[in-house]
Amino acid sequence: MELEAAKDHFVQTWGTLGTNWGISRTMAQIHALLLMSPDPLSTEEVMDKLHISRGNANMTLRDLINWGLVQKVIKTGERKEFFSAEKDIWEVAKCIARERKRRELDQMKKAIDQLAEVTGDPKDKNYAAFIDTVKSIQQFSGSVDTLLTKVINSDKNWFLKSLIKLFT
Amino acid sequence: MELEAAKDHFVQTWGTLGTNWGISRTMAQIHALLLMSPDPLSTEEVMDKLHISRGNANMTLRDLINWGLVQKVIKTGERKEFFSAEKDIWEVAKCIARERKRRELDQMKKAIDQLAEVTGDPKDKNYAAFIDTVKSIQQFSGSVDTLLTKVINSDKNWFLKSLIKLFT
DNA sequence: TATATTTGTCAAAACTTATTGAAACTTCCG
DNA sequence: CGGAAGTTTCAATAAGTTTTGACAAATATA
Repeated sequence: MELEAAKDHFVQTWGTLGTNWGISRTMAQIHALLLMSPDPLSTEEVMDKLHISRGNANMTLRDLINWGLVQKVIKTGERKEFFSAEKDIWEVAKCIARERKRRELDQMKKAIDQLAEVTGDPKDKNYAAFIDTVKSIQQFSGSVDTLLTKVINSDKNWFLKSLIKLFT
Repeated sequence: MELEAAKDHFVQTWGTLGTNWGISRTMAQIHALLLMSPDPLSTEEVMDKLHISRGNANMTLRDLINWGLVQKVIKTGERKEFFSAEKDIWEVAKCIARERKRRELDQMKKAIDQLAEVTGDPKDKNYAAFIDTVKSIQQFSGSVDTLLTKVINSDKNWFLKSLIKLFT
């Protein structure tokens, strides 16, 4: 395959995968495009390359900036804003993990913590079972939270070292 | 809050959270309902409690069985099929992790492996950058794959022990 | 200040995914 | 076999999500 074709393919593929990851197609595509681009791109260039509307490009770029995956770049002499993506995959992964933790785990913990406060007769079998289930979910999500928080705040070397540790 | 109300609340909450987790609302709700129910429930009971159609209940129950989260139970003397959920949260988590790995990571690895095969002039800066990015994604997803595979096939104690190991 | 260029907003349209409901199928039992 | 009880399928529909595009707001230029 030719390089440009391969890049295109990457952008398409990343877009499809994004949907599996709870990330909108456009968001994943723009990210892929910027990831593959040595130089920052303007909103117009993004629109053109992906055939998307200005509104979409604008909103999605903002989202990407909020996630911390993309940065605004000002070129001297140019009035337009340009955008470039974080190129270090480990940093990218951390960003995504952080966002997904927020959406998926933190929300769940909040909900479960509420449920753990339900009071009832401890002799009631039903109640006991309920509390038991809730408590064990709480405990488990606590562990995952601890782990993820650690990963999200660590560097690549720590991760790789830990990986080795776990297999010895 | 009263116990039944709390259970209801749990079912609703789990349903909402499910959508964040790439699991359909109904699927998450049925799972929650069965998780909270001491006895197996029939299709009809599930339909009634969640106000969903027979078709939906049936298909979703099948999905849950395929995921390994729910089991068919035959009661002697009854013709109907009953369903009960895996109650051990660690097993539940492993099931979900397994499915999500398949959807999210395995597909990505397949796509990336293809891209890594693109050939080009190693002196071309663009090409070098492309390969570099692809290779690092490949390496990273390989590590995550190894880790997840290990977790999915381990028991709870291993997980907790490892957790402690990582913080010492 | 007027004009040109770029960026941001939002209601409506397009698209995607989930759910329904009725019909088809299967199984069990007299 | 005939039909009652239960299960599965799937085209139609509803619900939810993403994307568009025209316009408003902001910012620079003359």
